[in-house]
Amino acid sequence: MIDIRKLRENPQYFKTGAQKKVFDVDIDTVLVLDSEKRKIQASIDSRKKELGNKSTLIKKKSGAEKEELQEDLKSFSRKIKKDEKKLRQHDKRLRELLLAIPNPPMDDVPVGKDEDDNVEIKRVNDIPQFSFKPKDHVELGLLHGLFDIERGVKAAGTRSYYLKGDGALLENALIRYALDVLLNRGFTPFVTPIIVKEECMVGSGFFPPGREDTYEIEKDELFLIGTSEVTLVAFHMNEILSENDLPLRYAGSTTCFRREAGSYGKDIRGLYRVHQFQKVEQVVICRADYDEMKSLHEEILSNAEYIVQSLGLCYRVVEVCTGEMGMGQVKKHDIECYMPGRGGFGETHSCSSFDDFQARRLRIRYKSGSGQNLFPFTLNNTAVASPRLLIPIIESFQNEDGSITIPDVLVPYMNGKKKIH
RNA sequence: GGAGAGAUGGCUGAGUGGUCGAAAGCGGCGGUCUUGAAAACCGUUGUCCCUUUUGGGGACCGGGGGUUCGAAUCCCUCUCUCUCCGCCA
Repeated sequence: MIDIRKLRENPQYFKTGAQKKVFDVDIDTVLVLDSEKRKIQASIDSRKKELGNKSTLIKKKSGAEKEELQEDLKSFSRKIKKDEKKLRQHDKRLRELLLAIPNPPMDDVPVGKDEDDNVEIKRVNDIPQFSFKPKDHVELGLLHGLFDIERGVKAAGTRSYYLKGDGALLENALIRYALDVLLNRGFTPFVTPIIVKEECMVGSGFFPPGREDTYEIEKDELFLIGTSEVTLVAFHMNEILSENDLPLRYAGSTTCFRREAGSYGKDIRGLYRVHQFQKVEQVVICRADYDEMKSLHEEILSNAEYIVQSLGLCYRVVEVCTGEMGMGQVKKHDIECYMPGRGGFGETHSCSSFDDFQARRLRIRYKSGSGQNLFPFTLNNTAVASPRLLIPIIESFQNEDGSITIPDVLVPYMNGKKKIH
């Protein structure tokens, strides 16, 4: 949620921000509703004071005088009640509109409309070269029985799969490895709910725009999370934290669900785009300070880079342009790993800063040194997402005989196994 | 799924129509004492909104609706939590 006071002061800033992010919102209507609301509020406030004062007088009066006053106050009170109802409706509508206004991106974010406008800022390790014709992960998976897509589709429909054998082990190895890396870097590990109330989805900024891409359990009015970012941020919903506890570094390990509603026919081959996957996510809650946010953004980005680098993968970091950012993000970098089967880079990690957008929606605050309650800033980044990260690993480390070399850092998590034959 | 109890400030918990934004205790913060700390004692301590801001006003006792001049307190309704029973990894 954006700060309505900032919107009043500088509506143009928010209009430009929405344009840059390619969001269609009616900010002028919000401004009109807001000023009307304050007018109604002021009028109610002063009348309530009057009503309160006169009401206490009644006790002291008696007889005809008392009855007359009561009669007067009756209609006076009715009118206030009526206006209060009006105010509530007004407020509800204002809030709905406000929830749909995107957080303007930071000034230095490249302006663009789609991923072609993202800016590559870094490339690490060479693109793997093969002296033979490399297979893609689907062929390799079939060869070694790492997963079964056909039967996944039989059981659960399109974009579904089973991992099995070394494939299932490899996913677990990756998860455990990522968790250990984050543990060493001061993160608290979490396994969170994956079924949540609407509040959490709205609060973390996925709703309203992401409704279509979310599985809903209609009977219970609950939703399946697409990332543990939702539950880790909502962990402190409606709380007032202590400044001394910040920054909070959380690592969530959960299954994630995405309907992929807007991507029919896109990335249909293999395990790149699936409805259900396993992810270790980093979430940070820090003081309301842009310098601190910036350095933590770099920190969680470098945590993810460390993981892909230590796996020996070729990757690049791109700065995501305004048109590709979500509603709440002010800054975003993606890590894309090279996937030989696609002959190109594919997104495996997404690192975002929100300033106070999520905290406002979730009413998370912290008591600052000066005794003021402030909205903290939030950030998040992937640590590993499987099976997507399995793709570059399987494809990059294949050998001519079809075997797959397991990255050194994962060997201990594979019970010492070094190669998949 | 069946039966019952409850929802009050950071926490525990009192409060059944006006003097209640709300007792008390705990916790937090400040101070006295101490080499330091603890204990003890003293003081202080909710959130949010509006505003012509050294100030003024209003809202909030789970949500919504109602009764009343006046509601934390009475009525209706919804949600949630707890206890017991049933089912169950």
